[in-house]
Amino acid sequence: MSERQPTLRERQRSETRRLVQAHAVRLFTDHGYDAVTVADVAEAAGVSAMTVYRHFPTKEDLVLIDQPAQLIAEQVAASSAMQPLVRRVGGALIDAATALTDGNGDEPGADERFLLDCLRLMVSTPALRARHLDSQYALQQAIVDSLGDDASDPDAAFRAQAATSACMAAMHTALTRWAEDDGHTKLPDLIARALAASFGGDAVASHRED
Amino acid sequence: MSERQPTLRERQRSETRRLVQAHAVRLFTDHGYDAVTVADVAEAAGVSAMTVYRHFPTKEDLVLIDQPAQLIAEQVAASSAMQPLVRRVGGALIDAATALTDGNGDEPGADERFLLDCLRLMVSTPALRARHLDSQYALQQAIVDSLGDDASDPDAAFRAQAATSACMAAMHTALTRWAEDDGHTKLPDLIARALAASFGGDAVASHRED
DNA sequence: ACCATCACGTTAGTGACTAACATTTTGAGC
DNA sequence: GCTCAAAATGTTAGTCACTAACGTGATGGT
Repeated sequence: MSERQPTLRERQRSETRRLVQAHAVRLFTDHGYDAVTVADVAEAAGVSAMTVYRHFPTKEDLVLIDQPAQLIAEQVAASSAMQPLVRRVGGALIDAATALTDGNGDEPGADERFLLDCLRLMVSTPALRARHLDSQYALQQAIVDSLGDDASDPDAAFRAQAATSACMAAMHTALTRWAEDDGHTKLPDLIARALAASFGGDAVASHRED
Repeated sequence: MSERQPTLRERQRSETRRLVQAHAVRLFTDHGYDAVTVADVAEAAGVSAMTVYRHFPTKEDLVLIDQPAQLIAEQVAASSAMQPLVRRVGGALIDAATALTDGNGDEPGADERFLLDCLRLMVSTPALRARHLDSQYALQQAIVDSLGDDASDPDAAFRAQAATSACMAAMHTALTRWAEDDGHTKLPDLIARALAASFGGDAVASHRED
């Protein structure tokens, strides 16, 4: 509670942002993404349509959540280069999910509940699903870069792309299931199971970091 | 050459469709997807903008190619249920790619060249890439359905989703590489290599259908 | 207290896409 | 060949996402 955003302006700005996003997700969930216009969201939040676009570049960005790309990429870069690719990437994904959904015992908190609402919209709405898949694709590129394999070998780069994309796909399956289960199942466990189903149990079993 | 579309109307319709699409891909490639309006495409093809929308529901559909979902799904359904999931799906993907890029020795034909142009646009343009990833996601659902596992076991369904999505991701990597290589490398080989990099060489090695 | 900056509002515009209606062209029966 | 229903296309008007330009009031450092 010490280093709060100092200036009042920044606090108000992030507050309106949060407000707009909250109203947007609620309206989208209640009436459907396509049936709600940006003007509707603006009116519900008590701002002008232009303000919505100042905070969110597109209507889709009202729902899309920032993937912790930085966190995952660092975890991948820190992993041992001796391990097989899918274990390096898969382990990093599990660790990142653990870090994200950490402090909760069984019931998700308010933040996590909002995240689940967004995820459900992303899975069910075609336009949002497409954008979400593409943002995962961007994250994939970041992970491949952080793998640190020499760029001189195009074949190694291809293998890194293939293995990473497969891991991301498994994680996406876990994410979808997590949203369907309303967050009741632990996300890291779901990811581990998805990875095991894809690459075999031995590829991820010995990951425990005790 | 025997069972041509009988009626003249249908021939003309598919001909204008082909014409519009050809002009669209050419203009998009030359000037960029975002810089070309649907009105531009219509004018280049000598039709009205409304006619473009009659043939293609959205601007993006001018570039997106129909994935042979039916073919792949049938091949998956016909595969032995005894094999591991990734081998069943991966094998079907390789077979489908083989069937698609069949008759060419080294140089791609006109159809394949057009397909490569579309693919390059899909990879480089964010909006098209997103839609393409989502259409692959739809194909994934079709494959999972055709796997024929009992719907009574939700855990088995989850594993099928995870394994299939990972295979699709590997194939997408191969497809991207194929477009980058301008079709010089054989697509089935690329898919096999991507699958091997993800799941290990033994998961796909013994697939040769001599 | 002064003033540059920032958040927000307003307006006008572009472009993707839809709905409704008019027009022409094709195909099938007579 | 003629007629008529259906299909393909054109035209117009409209909605909505999104952008650019400009104005206004509040904020915060000096």
